[in-house]
Amino acid sequence: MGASKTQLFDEQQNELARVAKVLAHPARVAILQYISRQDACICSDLVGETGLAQATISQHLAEIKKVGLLKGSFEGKNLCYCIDKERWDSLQSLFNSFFTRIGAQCCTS
Amino acid sequence: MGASKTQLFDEQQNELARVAKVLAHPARVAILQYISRQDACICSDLVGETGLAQATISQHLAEIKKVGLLKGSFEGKNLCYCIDKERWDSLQSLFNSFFTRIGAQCCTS
DNA sequence: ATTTATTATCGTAATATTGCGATATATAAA
DNA sequence: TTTATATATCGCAATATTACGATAATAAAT
Repeated sequence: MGASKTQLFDEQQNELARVAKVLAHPARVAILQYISRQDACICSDLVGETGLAQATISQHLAEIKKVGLLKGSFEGKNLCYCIDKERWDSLQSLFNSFFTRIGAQCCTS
Repeated sequence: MGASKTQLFDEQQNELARVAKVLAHPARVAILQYISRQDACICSDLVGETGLAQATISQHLAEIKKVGLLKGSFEGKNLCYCIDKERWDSLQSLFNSFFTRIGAQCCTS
């Protein structure tokens, strides 16, 4: 075995897990923070910023893109990414209501 | 290679990633939801609930425990877990301020 | 002490992730 | 069109995760 049995769980559970997975690597957390500070990003900046190789950064960016969190466009020679604010906000809600719902029910002792 | 280079990132980034990793599997999301509904849980219930083997459930519980989200105690024959509310709330804040901070800065276009 | 019921750990196979060098692709400038 | 620069993809090795059967450990009841 070794593959997650996603079919055992409902779509909400899988969606939350899918997004959490993107945040489950410190490089991706750092990348998102950096992009938000710059309101755009250049991959080569991230190489200097993080100390990871260019290929690695590119892969992490692809993971973030997969869940719809990035919008990108070329500006001159550079690819400028920015965070998709609508998607970001909707994921914040998703996490927040997950946390809130469980927090409200769980034992107080 | 293959090991995450956690030393390149700060403690906040690593902590967020560590917690996100726990939420990054639908089984663990489902387990947390179930425990909160029951205000306690029995491992064998989770086997029926999820369709995963007992050993697998036990491993997932261990992952959740590792980040301090579970308090457990024996009640009669059964191990009753419940969610550590203090820890839960602090993680909710962690995620919420992460989302909020980035959301506030990121491009509005 | 033995039995019964429940959870934890061990060992292992399958799969996924991580990281990087090499290379391909794409854009702008010369 | 060639060159320079930036990003994406490929291929591979190392490591981590996932899942489960088998077995050990734990606790209550007999």
